Amino acid sequence: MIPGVSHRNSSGMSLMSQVTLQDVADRAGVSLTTASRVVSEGTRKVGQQLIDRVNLAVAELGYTANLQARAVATGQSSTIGVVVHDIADPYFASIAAGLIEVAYSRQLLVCLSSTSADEFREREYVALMRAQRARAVILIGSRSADVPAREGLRSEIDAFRRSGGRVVTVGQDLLGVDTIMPQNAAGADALGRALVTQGHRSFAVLAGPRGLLTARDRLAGFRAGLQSWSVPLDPAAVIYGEFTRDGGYEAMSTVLASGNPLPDCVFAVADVMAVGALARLRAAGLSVPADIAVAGFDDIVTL
Amino acid sequence: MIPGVSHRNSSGMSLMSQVTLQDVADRAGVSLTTASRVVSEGTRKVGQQLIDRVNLAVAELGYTANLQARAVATGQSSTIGVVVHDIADPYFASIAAGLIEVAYSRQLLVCLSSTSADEFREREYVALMRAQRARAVILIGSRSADVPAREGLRSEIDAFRRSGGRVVTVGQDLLGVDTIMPQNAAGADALGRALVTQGHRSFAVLAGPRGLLTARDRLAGFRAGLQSWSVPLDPAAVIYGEFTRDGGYEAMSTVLASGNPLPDCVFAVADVMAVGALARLRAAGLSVPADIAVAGFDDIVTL
DNA sequence: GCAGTATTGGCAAGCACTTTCCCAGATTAG
DNA sequence: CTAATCTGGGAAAGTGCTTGCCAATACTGC
Repeated sequence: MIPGVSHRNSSGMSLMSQVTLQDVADRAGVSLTTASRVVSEGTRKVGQQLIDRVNLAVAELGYTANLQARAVATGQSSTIGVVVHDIADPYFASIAAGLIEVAYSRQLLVCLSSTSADEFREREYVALMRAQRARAVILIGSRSADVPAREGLRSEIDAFRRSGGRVVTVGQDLLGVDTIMPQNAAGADALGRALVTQGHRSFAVLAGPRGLLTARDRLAGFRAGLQSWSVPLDPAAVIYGEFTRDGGYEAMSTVLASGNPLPDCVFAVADVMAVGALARLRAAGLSVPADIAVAGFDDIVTL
Repeated sequence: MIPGVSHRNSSGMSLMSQVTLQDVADRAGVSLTTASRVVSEGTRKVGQQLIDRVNLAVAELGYTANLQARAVATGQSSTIGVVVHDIADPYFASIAAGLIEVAYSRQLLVCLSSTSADEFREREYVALMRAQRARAVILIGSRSADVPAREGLRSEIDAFRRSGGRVVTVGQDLLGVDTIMPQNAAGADALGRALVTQGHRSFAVLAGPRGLLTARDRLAGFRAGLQSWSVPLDPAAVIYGEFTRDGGYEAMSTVLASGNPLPDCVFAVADVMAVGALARLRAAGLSVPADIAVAGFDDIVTL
């Protein structure tokens, strides 16, 4: 594309070399200062003639500012860290998509991590973001009931904030930061009531991991919802499992294998689990909703 | 957590301040050089006593190395850029999940972009990665038939490589870089044959966007597959649309609204489109596969 | 006891930028 | 016609880190 990438090495074509602002300044015959003022578009004015000269040199040399160096000099980076439990889960993927879109419109760089809900790994990532001097970190996903692990994360978050970063979480407000809290209990309660209203009387719940607070809240809310219509929920009909499609598949298998009569309706505490359950039912030759109803929680777009 | 975050400002608790390596060195009573050697774990040896002193200071001060500064000093960053068409699409999301996992195991930082298959935006992002001095960029997703737009991207990629970055693409080999090429034509061909073998004779194809090469290849392959069994594919039964769930939904609507007799089988050139088609069929009260068969392409896990 | 060789600490010069401060010249006001 | 005010350019001092080089000390073998 652009000729004359560098005047430093003339040997061969593929020797890498970064064009620096000094190169641009030299070529334009201006000082480094002036070149910097032109490319970084600050408040300081530069004569039109020099502006043109610098821009020409930039184009000729194919110069691109080194953002890292700029970040060091200014003490301001423009990356934000996003950590989700599992980016392959459509729930997280769609949140990430939204974040990336917003970040794009604000000229921010998104660094993504997928941690399998491992609080230790989340902690590591926050530390990494601190090392990167990221502007902000967004932690998405339920906290677990594991208090010690959480404390490690929390102290890292504190350190991050103390060094000037902002932190937001989506899930539970357990880390002392601004938090978006989905209405897990209330939503599941409403869903429980609605299902009873629709005529369902016997239920199974695919409940997710025991320690996951989001799953726990949804289960509790659902139970309360049934309670309000005096519909019982047999503890044996609550199957714990992973908060994933495969977890839903497994849990549904357990329900089918239990030998108990099939419930009217299965409530999966996450849509991805519901998807797994649907797959399992289809494999068992059962039809939904004719033979059995399935309800999920979240709002992923699939069927 | 750690006491004494900074000794520079003593006013208030929340005034941000970065602890620098110099602070650590001062506190440990060693030179900046020695402190650097301890924290950056290079080859140079440092006496055990000083190592301990430095590590203590690091802990006391809550120091974390500034990766940006390190990157400037060494000329080596550890970020890699990943650009996908749509992170909310399970196909891309699962690839991204794999990449993130690998990156984690190699201590690399993944910066993700979701570009809606906009080649201009892809170009912008590659430029951004060049500015970040990223180690590598991975472009995932089909190229389009829009040659001019591609040239812009290509020249940016060239610039990126010339400055020492590596580039890999998944899709078509049109940018002159290492490329992972899915067997679109061959796979669709095989699928077409198999569907005929299963007894299907009349088909509709939800073909994706006209300009998208992946979609185009799959359509061509599918057509060839049918051809090999001398089964015709009515051009009117090829419906173009977006390469998304909604695009599949729309295209399926078009098929249903055409007034023509329903085909035995619908082939969607992407699984996400097949999912949309399934939703549309369900909305129409048709049952799959009893009333009509649906085939997709990719390998996303859903039903 | 001594030349010869590791070892280990630190100075200072980078890395690619930004930004403060100063100064020369041009413009304006009085 | 002089003083006050802009204006635009550049030297130099940061920003936080790494590293080449040198000197001082500690070991080895003879």
